[in-house]
This record gives sequence, C-alpha cells and structure tokens, in this order.
Amino acid sequence: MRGAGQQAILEAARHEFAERGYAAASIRDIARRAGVSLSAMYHYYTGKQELLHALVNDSGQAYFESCRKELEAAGDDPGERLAALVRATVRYRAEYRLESSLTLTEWRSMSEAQLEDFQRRQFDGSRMFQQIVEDGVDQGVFRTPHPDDARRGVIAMCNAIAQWYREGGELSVDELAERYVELALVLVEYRPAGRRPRHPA
Amino acid sequence: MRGAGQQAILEAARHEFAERGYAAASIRDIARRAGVSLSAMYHYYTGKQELLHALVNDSGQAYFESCRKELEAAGDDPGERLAALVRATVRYRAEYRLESSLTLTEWRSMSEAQLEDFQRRQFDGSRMFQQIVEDGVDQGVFRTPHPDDARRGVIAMCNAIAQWYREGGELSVDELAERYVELALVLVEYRPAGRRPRHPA
DNA sequence: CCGATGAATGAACGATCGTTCAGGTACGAG
DNA sequence: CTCGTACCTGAACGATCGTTCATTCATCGG
Repeated sequence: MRGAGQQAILEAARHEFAERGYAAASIRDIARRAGVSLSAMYHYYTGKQELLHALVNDSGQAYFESCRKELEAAGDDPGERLAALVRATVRYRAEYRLESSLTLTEWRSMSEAQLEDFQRRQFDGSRMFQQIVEDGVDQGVFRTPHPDDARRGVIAMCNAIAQWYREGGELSVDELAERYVELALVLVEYRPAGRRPRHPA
Repeated sequence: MRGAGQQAILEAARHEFAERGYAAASIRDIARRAGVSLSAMYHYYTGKQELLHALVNDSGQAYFESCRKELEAAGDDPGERLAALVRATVRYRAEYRLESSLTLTEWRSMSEAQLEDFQRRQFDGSRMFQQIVEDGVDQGVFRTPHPDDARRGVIAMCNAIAQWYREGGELSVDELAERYVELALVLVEYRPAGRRPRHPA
C-alpha cells in the first residue's frame, strides 16, 4: 500500500508530465502540486526518472492484465478474439489517457533499462494482435489482403483515442469500445464463417 | 533562398529535436551538429522557439500544398477524393517523418501564436477529410454507420506511419500510399456507385 | 579608400534544473 | 526515557540551459 504523500506525488507527476512533457516538467512544480516539499519526493523515489518509470509501469501492467482477462473470456473465433483485444485497448487508452500519451510520446526520455522493458512490452502487445490477425486470415474469416497494415491500422486507431477522448463526451467508454470493435472488424474484412459472403441488404 | 549556414542549422535542429524532443534538445548541440558557433544561430533565428516554428511551418505548408494538388487532380467521386487525401497524407508522413513526429508529439512546446496556427491547420485538415466522408455518406457510396470514427481512424492510420516507416523498407512510398488508400476505402465501406452491392467472388 | 552591412565568434549572464545534505519532528518498540 | 525509523523540511551545490553582448573579419557599393 502506498502512503498518501506518495500517492499525491505520483498523481502530481502524472499531470505535470502529461501537460508539459517529461523534459519540460520540473520536479519543483510536481512537489508544489502534490503539496509537499521538494525533498519529500526523494524520500520515496530516487529521482525524476523513477517517477516516469512508476507511472509507465503501473499503467502498462494494468493494460496487459486487462488484455489477458478479455482474451480469456473470448472464444476461439479470431473475430471474437480481435474484438476482445480492441476492447481492452480502447478502454485502456480512454481510462489511462495521461499515461497513454506519456508512453506514446515520451519514450525518448526513458532510461535504457526502462526503454528495453517498454519496447519488449510493445512488441508483445503487437504480437498478440499479429497472432490473431494471422489466424483469422489462415482460417479465411479475415479477408484483408494486407494483414500487417490492417493490424497496424487497428492499433493506430485505438492508440489515437488517448489524444482526443475526454471524459463526459457523448459516448461512454464501453460504447466507444464497441464502436471500435466494429471498425476493426471492418478493417480486417471479417466475414464470419458459415455466413454467405455477400452483403446484407 | 536560404544560405548554406542557415540550412545546416535547420537540418541539425530537425534531427536534434526529433531525437531528443524539443525540450531536451540543447541549442549548443544543434549548433555543434551544424558545424557553426552557438551565436551564429542567433544571427538567423531569434531563438530556439523560432527554430521549431520554422520546421513545423515549412513542412506544414508542404502538406497543404500537396493536398491541394492531389485534390485538384481528383474527380468528383468521394472515393477518388478520399484516395487523393490519403495519398497526400501518407506521402507527407513518410517523407517528412521527423517533422511529422515533431508536430504530433511536441505541440506542447509551441508558443501561443504557433499553437494557434497549428490547431487551426489541424482543424482545416480534419475538415477536408470530414467534408469528403460526409459527401460519400450522403451519396450512399460510403456505407459506414460511423462516419466520424471512420474518419478519425483513417487519419490515425496515416499519422502512425511517421512512427514506424523507414526509408529503404520493403515498400516504396507510392506503394505504401496505394495500400493505405485501399485500407481507407475499406474502413469507410466504399461501394462505388453503379456496381452491385455484393462481394466479388 | 571608406563606411556599411552581413556572417560569424568566444565569453559571459542570469535563471532554472536535478540532486544532495544536514537536520528536524512524530511515534512506536525496547 | 531512549533509540531507531519513517516522514518531511529549507538551503545549498554544480551543471546546464537559453540568451545577450562586444568584437572580428570579409565583402562591396560609392
């Protein structure tokens, strides 16, 4: 369990980093925002870098956990599995907006070890999508002639949500997720097995 | 015409900003990379901020010029027009990779006037897409039930190219553009007028 | 020949940054 | 009571940052 002071510092860093960017954010402003002294931060964290690490790590783990759960609940159909992954990704990008923007734009500022972790995770995440799209194409339910580009497109679409979504918009996170599931399935040209390959009237 | 020294400075800034990010890049490193003294830069530019401004402005104008030309060559069909816009955007993101990443991730660092310009341009760019998608839906050639999200998806797909594309890859820029045109038309569910609304065998 | 202009330089200034340090409370265990 | 530990503080350090300044050198029109 993290103490109240530590939590306040992490929250302040979250907002400062997101608003100014890692390099431009000052730990003095972070401490001021958290309502503690500058040196209090060094009691909990070894430095500015570790603040970034903590934020990115926490939210990254939450994402993979969410993916795991969604995939577990999904069946064997690639369409279902892709939908599960898109749902998890949309929810993550919308609910962890600030951390998402941080991860997507400030990876330059990470330490070497941190960057390695991050790239491995990004690779793993991309692989989950890749595997599912590949399976769908093999099984003939995804008709896209460009599986790699379609996959990249789906991921890019979902990632971009972090840049424009705001709480209290016209769509709830769940509605947004379902809408993006639709778009993703369109992009990979999903045609459920057993159905006639023609368009509904 | 810009002199050789000025051009070298701009080139150095382009790479330094892209590699380290605007805030983390130092003008001393930029000057060193350009092979000129620190103060030589202040002979051409009023400061660090103007370097960013010059880079973003130059490439932004090139983008809109490219869009204008492509749209001019396109006909009236929304499919053709969307294809033209996607082509221009993909080419821009691939050929102006560094400036693209700068614009997409470092808008926080812009001055107030600069940011206003940038947001207006982004708005105008988004409006071009929006108008075309709207027309396509009205004319019944774009069948997507979610025009706004499809448009955002197309733009996000194209923008993401700046993050992964490298010169000398397996696809040329033109091939990449045509592929993304295909994907974009799939995403808006383009069904050319006059054709039967069923799938080809 | 001369003065103006453009190009370029090294040294310095003030500010801010991340970090460290020495110390001060509050509190529970012995 | 006392010691240790967790929590927190203000002050300072060294480095780097963006920027400015005084100056030099070359070029060229008059």
